[in-house]
Amino acid sequence: MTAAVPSASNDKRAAILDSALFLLANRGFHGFSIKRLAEGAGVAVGTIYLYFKDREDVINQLHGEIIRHVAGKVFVDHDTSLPLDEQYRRMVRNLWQFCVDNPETLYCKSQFDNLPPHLQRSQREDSHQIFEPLLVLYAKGREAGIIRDLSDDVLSGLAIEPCFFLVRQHLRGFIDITDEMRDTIIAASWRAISP
Amino acid sequence: MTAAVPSASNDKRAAILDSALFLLANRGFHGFSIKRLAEGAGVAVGTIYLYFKDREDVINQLHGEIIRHVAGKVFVDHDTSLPLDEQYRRMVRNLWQFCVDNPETLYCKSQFDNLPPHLQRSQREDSHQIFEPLLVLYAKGREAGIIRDLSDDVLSGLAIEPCFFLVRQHLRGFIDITDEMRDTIIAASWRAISP
Amino acid sequence: MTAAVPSASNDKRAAILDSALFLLANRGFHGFSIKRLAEGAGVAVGTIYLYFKDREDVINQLHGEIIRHVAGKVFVDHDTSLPLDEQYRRMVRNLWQFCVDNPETLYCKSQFDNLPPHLQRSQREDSHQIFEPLLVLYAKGREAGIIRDLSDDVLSGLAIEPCFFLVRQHLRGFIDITDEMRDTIIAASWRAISP
Amino acid sequence: MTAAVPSASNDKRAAILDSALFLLANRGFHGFSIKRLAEGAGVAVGTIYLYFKDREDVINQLHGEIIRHVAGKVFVDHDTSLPLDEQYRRMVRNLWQFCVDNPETLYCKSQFDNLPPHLQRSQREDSHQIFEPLLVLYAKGREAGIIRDLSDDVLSGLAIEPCFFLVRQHLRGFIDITDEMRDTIIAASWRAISP
DNA sequence: CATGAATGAGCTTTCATTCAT
DNA sequence: CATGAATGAAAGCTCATTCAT
Repeated sequence: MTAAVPSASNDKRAAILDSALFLLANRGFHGFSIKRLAEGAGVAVGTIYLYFKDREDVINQLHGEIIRHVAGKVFVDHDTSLPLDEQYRRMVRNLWQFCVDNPETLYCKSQFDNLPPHLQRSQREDSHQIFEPLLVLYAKGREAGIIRDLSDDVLSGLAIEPCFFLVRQHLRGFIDITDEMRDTIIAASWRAISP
Repeated sequence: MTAAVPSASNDKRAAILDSALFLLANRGFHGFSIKRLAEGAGVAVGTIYLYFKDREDVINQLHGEIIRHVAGKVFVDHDTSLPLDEQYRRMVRNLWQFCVDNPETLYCKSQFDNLPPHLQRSQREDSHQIFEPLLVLYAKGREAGIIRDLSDDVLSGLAIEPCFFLVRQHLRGFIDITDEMRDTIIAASWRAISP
Repeated sequence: MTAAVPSASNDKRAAILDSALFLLANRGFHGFSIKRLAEGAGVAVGTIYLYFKDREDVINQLHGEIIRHVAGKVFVDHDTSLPLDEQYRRMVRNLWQFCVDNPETLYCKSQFDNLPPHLQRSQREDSHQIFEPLLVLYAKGREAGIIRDLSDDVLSGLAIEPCFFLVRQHLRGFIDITDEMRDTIIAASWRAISP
Repeated sequence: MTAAVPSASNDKRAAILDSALFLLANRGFHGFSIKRLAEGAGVAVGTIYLYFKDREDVINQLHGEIIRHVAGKVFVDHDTSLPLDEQYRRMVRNLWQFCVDNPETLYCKSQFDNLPPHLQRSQREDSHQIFEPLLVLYAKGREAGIIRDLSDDVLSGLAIEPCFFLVRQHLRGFIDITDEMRDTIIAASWRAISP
């Protein structure tokens, strides 16, 4: 996987972003302090500022990494020759698995998505580019009449968001979801956008 | 002391909670400072501590108020003699309308729901009690075979959460939802939990 | 002298400005830290920010106080009915005495006056207003032909600045100036601007 | 090691001192950071510490260079066979010209001269040695009765300092001084120390 | 010699909480 | 009950200095 040379530089930067992921997931924006960030990364406070402009920059770059990371996993076995519902099933199962494997990333994402309007980041464009295959799927589905004629955002709200929500509840231990239930849920989410 | 009359005391307490709602919705937990809270409520800083133990307590009590407020509106025209799908449609439309009428309450709720695990409040029990009519509906639906055999939480995740999510996106101006689309969405959310 | 009620508020503010004067005079801008400022004033760090917007504001207000303080002393026995050279002698002797009595104020002033161009404050206008009687004296002297026909600034540079410089050297212990020498110096400074 | 040849070593040292001059003149002690110093000199941060013990040492050595530089220019056409007032006129005109040609050096000097007592450098001895011809002139003048019987320091304070001050004001754009005015000012400064 | 990544003490500023009035 | 001046811990960030390369 990690093909590039893991230079010392990248090690520190990566350690800081790892620490940031952990911190944001577990303590939220409020608990995300530079001191804790440095401790978690095993570096001095000043070192943070060699790799990032300021606190804001750490958070922004973390957001970018998260988006790239998740997209890389979700479309790993994407195959446009399959039936649309099967494509959808694969994507969401990958997404689900990714969340289970990387709960901290999931928690971070929901922190970003629920920032108050004031602080909202310009994340939507990034997400759109990254999740393009899903948008293509929506378009084809609408054309073929097997997906309801609703906008991309509404479709995602009906289909993908419930999955995000339920994994989160699952990972938090609020509800228990077996593999079988997971498939039922994914099927249900597909049904929500079927005509 | 006197139970019935809304005393001056209660006025101050209510003013503080109102200010808290506004602040949390618009500035997030980060911008939620006692000084701003006092300013918004038109009281002195010290006064906050006469009605609440500390910052945390204000937030916790705000959460309770929100839950009670929303429940009061959602079940206002609840009628168990109607068909289940019609009962569901009424509830969700009320919920939708409530969110549109009280966007700040909605923003606050999503702030609470997405707190990192560390800070998570014991909100789930409250919610359960408050939304009891919805749970009853689920139970009847499962029994009658017109709602999938999934746990209450999963059903809510598939049906209610998408609605919350989409109103939020709508109110934030990310997507535009007409009244007609709203009904389509509510119908779709029902379909997601239909067998 | 101090007619106004010395309210508690003013006490703190005055204590902070006193501490600022001492600090700036003895440690310079570099040694002027908020922590030391608070220590010197006998207040907590946060208290500074109740009376001043920020570090910059403390320094600006200190500058204003200094200007007002010195002007108040220099023209205390100003009498336009006296001959110009006697008026001049009085002013400069008062100025000299003021510097001897308030060495820290003098040190501060020279810190302000020698800031690098980048940070220069808009102090010249203030000074002009405050030292108006001196400017009037210059004007009359030029008209009467007993002061050289040079601009106000040049006259001050030739006459007043040497006095400032020499008191400073004196107070620093670099040179020793007796009262008699002082009068000789003042006379010499008048001669520098005589035709 | 090798004394005569201006080795590469000396180049670096000179570059650092040049950068220091620029920095101190334009940003003051506050803006004088090692990082900026290195950038300006085109060397790495660590290199500074090969040529200087620490920040303080750079500043001290800069001070020495400045004194030497100015002295070298002031006495370039010094001629003890000329009348004393002509000797004086030459020196001060050279000094004036030097300041006009090297405003940054002038700004630096005034920074040094107005340091708070705490940080004062042992500069006075240096100055004395360097400006020896001026001191000789004072001595001869006092003996001949054409310069007032005041100490060297006082004479400099009355005669030289006003010139420094006025060039500084001129270079800062606060006042405009023509060549003719300059000569008038120099004449006035001589008159201040004439009996 | 020369580098610049790494350090951590120290800076300015904010803010939850207290308490004398 | 109500106030708001006062506090000091903790935040984000800078920078002189060191040292492995």
